[in-house]
Amino acid sequence: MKGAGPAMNVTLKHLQAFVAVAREGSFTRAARRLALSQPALTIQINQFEEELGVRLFDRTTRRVMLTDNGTEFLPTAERLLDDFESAIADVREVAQRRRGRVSVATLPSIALKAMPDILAAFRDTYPGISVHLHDANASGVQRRVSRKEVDFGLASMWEPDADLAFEAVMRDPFGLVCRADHPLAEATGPVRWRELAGHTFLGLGHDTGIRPLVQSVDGLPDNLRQPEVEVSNIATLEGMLVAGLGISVLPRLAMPDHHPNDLIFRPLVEPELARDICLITRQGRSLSPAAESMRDMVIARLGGSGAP
DNA sequence: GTTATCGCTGGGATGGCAGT
DNA sequence: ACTGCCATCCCAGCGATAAC
Repeated sequence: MKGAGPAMNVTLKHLQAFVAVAREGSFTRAARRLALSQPALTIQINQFEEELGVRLFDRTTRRVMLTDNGTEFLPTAERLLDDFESAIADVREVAQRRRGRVSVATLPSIALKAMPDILAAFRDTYPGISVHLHDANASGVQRRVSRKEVDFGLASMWEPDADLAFEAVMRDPFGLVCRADHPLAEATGPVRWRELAGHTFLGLGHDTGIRPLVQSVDGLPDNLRQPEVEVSNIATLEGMLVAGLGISVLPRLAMPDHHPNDLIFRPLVEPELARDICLITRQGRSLSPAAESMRDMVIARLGGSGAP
């Protein structure tokens, strides 16, 4: 590729050489500044001039002066170098977690119960990284991860997906939830599924991740298998529970806790049931440094707290 | 990329010269 | 004898080139 025509490309070194000579007004001083021998610098400038087809410096043995073309080009060359250097600095800052952005989709229950502490700790450690939190139900979380709307999700598995990786980070046990004056609230501690038979059951709809798990329990009483009342979101369910319309079954994290005196939670046994809260990422795709930091913090804070 | 070396030149040092 | 001017000499330091 040598010879006539575009034989050699302009490189960053050519730009650096040009700007250094222009600033120093001397090949020798510029070469010292670039940690280069003077002849090497002369060659860089010659190559550059040849490549551009323009003489950049008028040099005598005593003086180096920018030509009109060189004077005109200098500000552009300086800006190019500045842009290059600041782009490199930006990448380094992101890599060092001093700047960045991470977005996470979680179940509302996790957003409410676990994320405030995690976010506070994260902001302390990585003040330059902004965090965007989206809450959605289990299928919504999975969809947001698939569509790359978020870096990762935090939810129970809605349905298997080969394009997604699920990493269980905590277990969230199911329990009975009812008003404190309900007969089932007289005892404390674990309660058996079959003890729920015959009570008015308020169930969650099929679009939640909770419903199919409950349906999977062996020997589920009929009133739980076919609920008399079915609602689609937890806020509605909570209102009905507080009103004393019936009982329900929820994971502990989904248990409303701003009515501490109105509602009680008793863990369910025979069998025990829990949902795995998973960290959901796109299969085979690496996380950004910011997202990786958040992932590590989520695992550190959640991992172990709910595990058996 | 380097080192060794080239030829060139600005400017200090020097000295010749004319005017006073 | 002194002063001001200018031509010449010399060399440090310059960028370019050759050789590796």
